[in-house]
Amino acid sequence: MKYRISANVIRRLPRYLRRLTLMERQGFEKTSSGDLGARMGLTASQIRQDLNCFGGFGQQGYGYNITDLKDGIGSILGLDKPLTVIVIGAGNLGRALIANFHFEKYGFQLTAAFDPAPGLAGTSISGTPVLHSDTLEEYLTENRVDVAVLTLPRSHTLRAAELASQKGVRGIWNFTGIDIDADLGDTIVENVHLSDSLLTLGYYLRGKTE
Amino acid sequence: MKYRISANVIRRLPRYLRRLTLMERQGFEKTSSGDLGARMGLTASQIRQDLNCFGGFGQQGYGYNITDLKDGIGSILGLDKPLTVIVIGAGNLGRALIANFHFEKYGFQLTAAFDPAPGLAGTSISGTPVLHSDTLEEYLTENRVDVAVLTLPRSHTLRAAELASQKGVRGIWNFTGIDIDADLGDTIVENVHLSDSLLTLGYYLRGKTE
DNA sequence: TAGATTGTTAATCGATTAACAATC
DNA sequence: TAGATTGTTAATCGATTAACAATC
Repeated sequence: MKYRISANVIRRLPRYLRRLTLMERQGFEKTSSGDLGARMGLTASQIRQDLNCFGGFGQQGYGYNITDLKDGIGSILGLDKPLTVIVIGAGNLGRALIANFHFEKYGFQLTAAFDPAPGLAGTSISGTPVLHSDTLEEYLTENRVDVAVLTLPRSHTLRAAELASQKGVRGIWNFTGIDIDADLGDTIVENVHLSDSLLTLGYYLRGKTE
Repeated sequence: MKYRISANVIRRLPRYLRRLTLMERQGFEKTSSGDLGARMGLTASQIRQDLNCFGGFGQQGYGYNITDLKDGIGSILGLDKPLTVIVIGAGNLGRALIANFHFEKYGFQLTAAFDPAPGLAGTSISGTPVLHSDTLEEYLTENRVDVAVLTLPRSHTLRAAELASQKGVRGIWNFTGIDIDADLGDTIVENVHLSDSLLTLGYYLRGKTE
């Protein structure tokens, strides 16, 4: 890649992927920047600019083949090179992700979950084994884990993140609602703040009434 | 408000609120655009620009009083004027939100949850009553509901959104993973796509190896 | 070929950063 | 008062949009 691609573009890629997957399922074979833009609420220009960050997916005078474009974007996002994931904390949210979130669909392989509850260790949730938290460090030593999902109580967040980072986990998907600011070296943190999303919705809702 | 405030600014407000709440809890009384910027990874200029969209919170030569600023931003986000919320679909994710997400902390009041499972109707989750889905329409007729949280199967998404919108629900917080594109009139939809977040993390992780 | 649509360069727009007078 | 820091205007930077030659 010649130059750094902006975060704005990267964050649009999943949306493109989603829309193209839908269109493919609906039986469409081709699209164009104009057509796709109309469906997604983007300008044709922007779509062509975005796609051209990664080289020519289209054909002049024709447009884009949906399957090819979908696969191309999927490949940029790495769907074809799975990373391993563990879930730390099997409470409501952890279980919801284990049971309902299709990690494999997005290029991730969920290998285990960890929880300190005595009753949980040794069980499995939707096929994913739940291990006792005490065995986490050992597990990380013996297994390659690329991403740790944090769905544990706030008070344990930092400790878990540091342990994971030290043991070679390179990505943290953090649902605890507190920001992980600490320097974790090479480890990249993606903080998910559901409250940000709801607060934003609330702002616009209240604005409409006034 | 004289002019329209950009979405970028609005989406930073929850972050300011979070950081200021933390600083207040840590016992700090004052801050400045420079100090706050260093903590949050933003420039002092940007913080002053953002805050001045809403009028002068600061005092020249002094900076900002943390509690005042926090309350001011909280008020802009409407924390002091609660909106009512229901959760539609009490599966894993719905239950996780009901039990763990502090709606009241963000200016929302959770009044009920709905689910079609025979065993659930009549029970309650962390104090929130669970009602049968068949009673949803009647409930919406008789009660003011500002926001509906959608945590039900994908196939039911659009129907639920349309019903809610018709019955006067003005905001939809959609966790189903499919986009709600349909025209719902005045109803504002906030689509939460957890996969977007994970895919973005994956992109950056894979990029570091190559 | 003629029409369509891309890839790409140029123009515009908006957001961020810098600068500085006002003032606590 | 002198120092600090805001509020606000100006400059810069980057992202989006428009335009158009290339070409299928």
